[in-house]
Amino acid sequence: MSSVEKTDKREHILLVAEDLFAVKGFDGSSVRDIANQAGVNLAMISYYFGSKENLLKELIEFRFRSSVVALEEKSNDPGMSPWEKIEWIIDFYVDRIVNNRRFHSIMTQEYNTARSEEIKELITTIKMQNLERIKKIIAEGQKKGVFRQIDVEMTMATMMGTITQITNTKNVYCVLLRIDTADEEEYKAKINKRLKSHLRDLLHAHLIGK
Amino acid sequence: MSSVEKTDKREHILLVAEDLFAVKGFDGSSVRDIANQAGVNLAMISYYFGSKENLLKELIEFRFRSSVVALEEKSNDPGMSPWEKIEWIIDFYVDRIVNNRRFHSIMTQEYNTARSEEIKELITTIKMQNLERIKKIIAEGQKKGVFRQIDVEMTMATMMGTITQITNTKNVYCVLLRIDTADEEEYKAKINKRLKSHLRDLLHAHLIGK
DNA sequence: ATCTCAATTAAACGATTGTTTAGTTTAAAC
DNA sequence: GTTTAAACTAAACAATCGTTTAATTGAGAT
Repeated sequence: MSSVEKTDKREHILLVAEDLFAVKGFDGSSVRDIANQAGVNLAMISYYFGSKENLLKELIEFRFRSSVVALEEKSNDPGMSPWEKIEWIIDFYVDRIVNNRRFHSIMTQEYNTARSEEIKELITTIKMQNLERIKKIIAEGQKKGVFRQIDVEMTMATMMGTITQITNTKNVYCVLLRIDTADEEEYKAKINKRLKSHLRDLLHAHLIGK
Repeated sequence: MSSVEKTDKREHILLVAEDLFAVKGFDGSSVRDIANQAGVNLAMISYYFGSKENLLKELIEFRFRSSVVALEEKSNDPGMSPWEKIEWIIDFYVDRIVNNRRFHSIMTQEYNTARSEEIKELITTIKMQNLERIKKIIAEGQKKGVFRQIDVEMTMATMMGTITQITNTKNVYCVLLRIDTADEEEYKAKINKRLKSHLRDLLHAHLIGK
């Protein structure tokens, strides 16, 4: 078997595990579940990942790998105004979280769970890095006098929290917004547009006023 | 043993289970864990609650019992302006969620998990009831012309999501806000005040403008 | 003193958990 | 064709899971 197919198989297992973890939780998903769903032998998961817990760790690293770089890059772009950067961040996070809602559901599910300290620190570090970048952008806008003197940390919680709230309680908001629960694509498209529009309105009123 | 002590014992088990579920998740907490921590015999949990899952259901009902009534009452109060009602709701939810962060952590952890449909519907129903009340209040303010024509459903997601975000990622915001992680009371007090102040500012700018 | 029944216990139940073992297949290298 | 190492498998491992059983305790009613 070629090395391309090998990594594809690893990735395939990761994606199957991601779906299962999101639906049944980490402890609720057995290694046998994952193996059956992925169509591989039970022992292959220990063979590839060493342990179930390490599989989760690799999944987190796999999903977060690209995101930090993109945010870092934009935050230092001198050609954008602070508000333009905020708009970009809104779009970036809404796209990311809505398109990977199952993964982000795992993150919120497992973050509070006292599993390994290693995983907990991994998530905390990534979150902290991203929040520090956003903090810098808002502070920059405040220094330039275009942003009001609002509570920066709480404002970041509002941005992330609003997106998480919508995606993590899909059922509630599907009923409330009269969206068909079964049609995932329709849900994503509608929620994506509406979240971006709302967050732009909300944060503009909060940061700049009118 | 008197009936008073009996209900106390039931409640004691519920509170111990709540702590464990919040820290280790539902599937991560064994019935033996709960029994040991509560200082009761293993079999007593099946004896009192029938099953582990039913224990979770009773815990949810136990915690939600009082909340719906209070919200219902306030939303029909003719002596308060729409904005005063919003301020009351902010205080109500911040107090409730911050003071019961472990329980609300369980709710977000277990809501997406495909456990029993019964529990899922129980949570959805309660959330829907509460959101409908808030929706009515905002709609009332819009009708009176004191609130802007904002996206009501998204605004509710912002209110709930901001609080949930802060309390569910305690570690991140403790580092960010330089609060001692170990001192739960200091954390609660500081977060409570700051959340209320932020949400008032945020929603005032969003709903009313300046 | 005896009966009654809920409360409580230790022990065991079968099922499932994550992981390991020992052996086989596969395919490229020589 | 033989060698070699990775890929893969079926079976078994000990541990833990939620739940049940059967026996015992304890206190109030008769």
